[in-house]
Amino acid sequence: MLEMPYRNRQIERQQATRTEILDAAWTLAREKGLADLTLRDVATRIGMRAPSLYSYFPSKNAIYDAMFGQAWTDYIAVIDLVEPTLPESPREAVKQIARTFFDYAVADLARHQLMNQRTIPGFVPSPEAYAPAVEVLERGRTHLARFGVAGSEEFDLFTALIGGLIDAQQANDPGGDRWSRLLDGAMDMFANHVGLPE
Amino acid sequence: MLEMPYRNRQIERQQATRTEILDAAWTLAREKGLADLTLRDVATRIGMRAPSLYSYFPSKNAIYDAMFGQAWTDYIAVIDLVEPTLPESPREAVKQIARTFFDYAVADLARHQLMNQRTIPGFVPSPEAYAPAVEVLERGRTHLARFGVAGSEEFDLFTALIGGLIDAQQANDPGGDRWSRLLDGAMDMFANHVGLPE
DNA sequence: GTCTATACACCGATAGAC
DNA sequence: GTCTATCGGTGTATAGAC
Repeated sequence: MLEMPYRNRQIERQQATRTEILDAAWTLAREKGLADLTLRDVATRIGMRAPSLYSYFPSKNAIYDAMFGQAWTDYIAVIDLVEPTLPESPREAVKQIARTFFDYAVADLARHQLMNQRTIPGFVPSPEAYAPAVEVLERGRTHLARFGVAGSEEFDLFTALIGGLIDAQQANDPGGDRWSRLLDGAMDMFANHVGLPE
Repeated sequence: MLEMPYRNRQIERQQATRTEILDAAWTLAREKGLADLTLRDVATRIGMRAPSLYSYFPSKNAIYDAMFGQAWTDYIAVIDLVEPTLPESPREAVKQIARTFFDYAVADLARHQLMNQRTIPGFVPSPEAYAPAVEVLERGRTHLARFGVAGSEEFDLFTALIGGLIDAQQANDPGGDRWSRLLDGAMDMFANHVGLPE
């Protein structure tokens, strides 16, 4: 039986290049728009030709897929930071959960489009890339259940409400705060609706 | 001075062909997806070659633009039908306004993407095509003001709430009713929030 | 194993003949 | 007004150089 080396430099190198590709893709997506990303641009930025990318990703959509997973995984890291600081008041905690997600979405248009919209024709996230998104949802659902918001319908309304405010903000007042200012009031409305204490 | 003819058969023919092109575009958009529309397909469907379309529309986005205007103009016709039947109760009227828009959006995915989402990279509706969309908004704003919901913030929340439910329905349960079932309850929540009578 | 050159099929758009 | 031909662009497949 072959002895396994403690490190596999081959795989490490491969992973490093994958990361380099994704970093270049994020930069270009923010510069020129998510949909205007081209493999030739990504490759040129890291000193390669377009076909070389196929040694690291099987398709352009696979790059989008990895970026999708990255974005949601990064958000889990944000949650991990925020969760210990959640207020004890259910109502205030709900506001902070909503605010955290809202701000993360609004802070990066390209990332928001990839995470929450279907702006790339034909792109459908793979189950693996979607897993962290599911975890985010589940953790939100658990928090609300802890506050007594146990119904799945209430949680569906919660997500739709936040998503609607985010989309309106990004579409109609990008960079502004016309809908951002409404978030806390909307959460109070929701809290009253589901009977959270004042 | 030249005498104007009562009819201009040239322009009438041109208009008829434009309509033919748009009809073919709608059919193909519903069949193969809005973003997967190609000029070659549209042209073939009406017995033309792709470059001939440029005699009627200056670009592919101009076709999307005309479709955008059509969709919103058609919705105005829907409003005109519904408005005389609005309940006297403000709360019930708000529900019906929301339900009408929700159902119109959910009934046709391609149309909804064009009207309410930015799913076509680089497409921005022209002011002329956007005009009927503005009229729809203004008429909604007028209705709500008539019910005592005069604040622009309240109306912004109203639109974001409906839009959020529509997007959630289309994205996560297309063809189903998981979020559609929540619409009336959401409107009661909103009505309580803005103080509409029971 | 990595990367490249080449090529293919398709796209929106343009030029010019008829 | 409609065509053919073509341009520059895209994502992607493949063969082969190193």
